[in-house]
Amino acid sequence: MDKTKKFVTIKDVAKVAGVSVNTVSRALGNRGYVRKDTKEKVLKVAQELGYTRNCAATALRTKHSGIVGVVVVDNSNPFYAELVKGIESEARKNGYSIILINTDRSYENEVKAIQTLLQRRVDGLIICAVQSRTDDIKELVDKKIPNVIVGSKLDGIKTNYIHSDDELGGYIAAKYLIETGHKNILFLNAFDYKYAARMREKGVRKAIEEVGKSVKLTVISSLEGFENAYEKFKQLLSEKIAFDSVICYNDIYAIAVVKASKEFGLKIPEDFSVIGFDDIEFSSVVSPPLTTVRIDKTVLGAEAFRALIKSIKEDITTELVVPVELIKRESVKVR
Amino acid sequence: MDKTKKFVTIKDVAKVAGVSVNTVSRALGNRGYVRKDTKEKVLKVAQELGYTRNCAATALRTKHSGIVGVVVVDNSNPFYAELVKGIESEARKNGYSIILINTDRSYENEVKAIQTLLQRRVDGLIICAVQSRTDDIKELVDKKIPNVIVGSKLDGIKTNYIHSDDELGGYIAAKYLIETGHKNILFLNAFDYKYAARMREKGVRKAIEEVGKSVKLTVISSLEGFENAYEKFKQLLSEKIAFDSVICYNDIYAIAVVKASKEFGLKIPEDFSVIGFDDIEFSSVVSPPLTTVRIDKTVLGAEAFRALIKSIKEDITTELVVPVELIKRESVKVR
DNA sequence: GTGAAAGCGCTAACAC
DNA sequence: GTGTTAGCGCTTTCAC
Repeated sequence: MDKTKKFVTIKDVAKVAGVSVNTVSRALGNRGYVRKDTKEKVLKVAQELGYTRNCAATALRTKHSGIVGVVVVDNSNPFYAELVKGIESEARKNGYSIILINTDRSYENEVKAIQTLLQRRVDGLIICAVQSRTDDIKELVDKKIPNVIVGSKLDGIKTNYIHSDDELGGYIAAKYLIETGHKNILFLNAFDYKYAARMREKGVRKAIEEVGKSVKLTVISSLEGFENAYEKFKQLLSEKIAFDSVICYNDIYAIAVVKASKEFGLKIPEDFSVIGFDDIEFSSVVSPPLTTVRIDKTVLGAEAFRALIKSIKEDITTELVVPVELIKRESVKVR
Repeated sequence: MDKTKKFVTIKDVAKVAGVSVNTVSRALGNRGYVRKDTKEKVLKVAQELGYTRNCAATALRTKHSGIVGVVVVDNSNPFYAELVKGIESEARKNGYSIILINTDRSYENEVKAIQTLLQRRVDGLIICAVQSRTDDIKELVDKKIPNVIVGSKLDGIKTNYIHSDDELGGYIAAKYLIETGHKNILFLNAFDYKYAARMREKGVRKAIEEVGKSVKLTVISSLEGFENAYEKFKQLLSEKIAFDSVICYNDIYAIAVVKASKEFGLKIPEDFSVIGFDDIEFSSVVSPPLTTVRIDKTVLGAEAFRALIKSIKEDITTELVVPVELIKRESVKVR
């Protein structure tokens, strides 16, 4: 560890360029009045000396870090991976950086993540809330820290929300199954403390209610993750529960269903149909390719960032519902 | 935007606690001499006032930001997604945060990413280099900024490297095919400016040379991404090139091969065998489940972080080769 | 053990 | 148009 001075400062630049630090600051920041040739000289000297701005100092002075905090459950989950990609890309375009923190589905970790991000004085936060508890988000909102919640709406908390049209998604999925002659739908849902789980179920029920008692619905709730969905579905199969189609809370569950079915010698869509949710990249590549309710996760991310910036710069509150789309592939039997 | 003072400072805490800022600083930082009851009082007041440390100020003063920069090609690619997860998790355990930047395979973006990270005065960088050019990394190393390169070794640049045992991986893949009676291997490789591509090919060739002229190898180089691999492999199929097995640079290509084969009515492993590389999560779930050379990406990430910390704190240079393992599933025909 | 004072690198008033 | 000065919030000598 050499303790030699590592970075050139504006003071160094000022000395060499023969001007004051202030002038350097304005020249470098394209701000205030600087004569054209003075500016050019400063820029040239800065370049030659290898000047690299110190954002920590700027942040301290301006109370503006140019960093946004991104809190997700698990960045390796394809849904969040693409979401983060959308956020990062939009942030970068706007001169911001992102600090990424995973919560691993733990509320305690979410609390810590927010705390960390506040200490780092991020300009705002984009959060995919774990939703098992929401006090931390409430507190954040009360503190008036700019934030946007992605993928859910939280009861009694007024803030920026970006999420997909989950109710419509559930509705079009169920409706499609009904239209293609399915009579006995199994809905594999997540924990119902999740907003999306409640809304998707609501949409599914709506579609079924529209056709009266002719279609039966069974809801299995509280699934979480691939392994859990896989095990639970295998159990359902071994219990010989009757259904001719299954709607899954997300594509991960749908892939678990496909895998379990293969092991039971069941064929999709011959033996039953499957619809997923999200349209993660691999949905088109599994066999059979999954019919699914597509969410544009990159757009979701980009919109989340834009909403955050609006909240930071103009104090505008956004609630945006991103449209969904049914992608018809081969996991649904069309009669 | 209210311009009211948002955060409590140590000065505020000092005033209320009736001590000097210095004492507060030491009490909060568990550093220097503070009497036990003074410390308790300070902590209590800080708590009551809702004090949140300002890392920007600390960073400015101590030249230590507690942030590491992570530069990857694309965080939504499953390989990088898991790698980032490993880095983030280990960083968090050690009180660090990560700033994540994607390069989208562009050298210019890599240059910009590094520049941004330096401005933010990260304590170090973890980089998955695009490798098409390496001057930027060279410069970084010359500047003595702590860094670790993941997934490759760069010619003539002495720094910290963490990568998988690519040559061995190529070797065991080819050897397994040979042992199972394959005589005509097709190797779908990436651009050979990539270290891993060169090493994997070297390993493959080594295994084949060991058995003399009895096994034929065809190498198709310069593939990049799913779509490209998919198109190129379809073209190979339509050209009716002869082979009884294919080794893919990564699982993404292997999945592309599986998809293209299905469209040509070809069955894996009956018509030919396929081996992938990486063992991304979906490899076990595609049909047929992929035989692949497993890399523990989370470990790769965690080790990268540890190497970075060693470099920062003790100025120790690490070069770690993470072992690989052949995962035998069903995409290889065992005679 | 605790406090006073200086200063990290930068920007924002305010002179001139 | 440019320079001087103060200070963002914190840590670090150095007295006492």
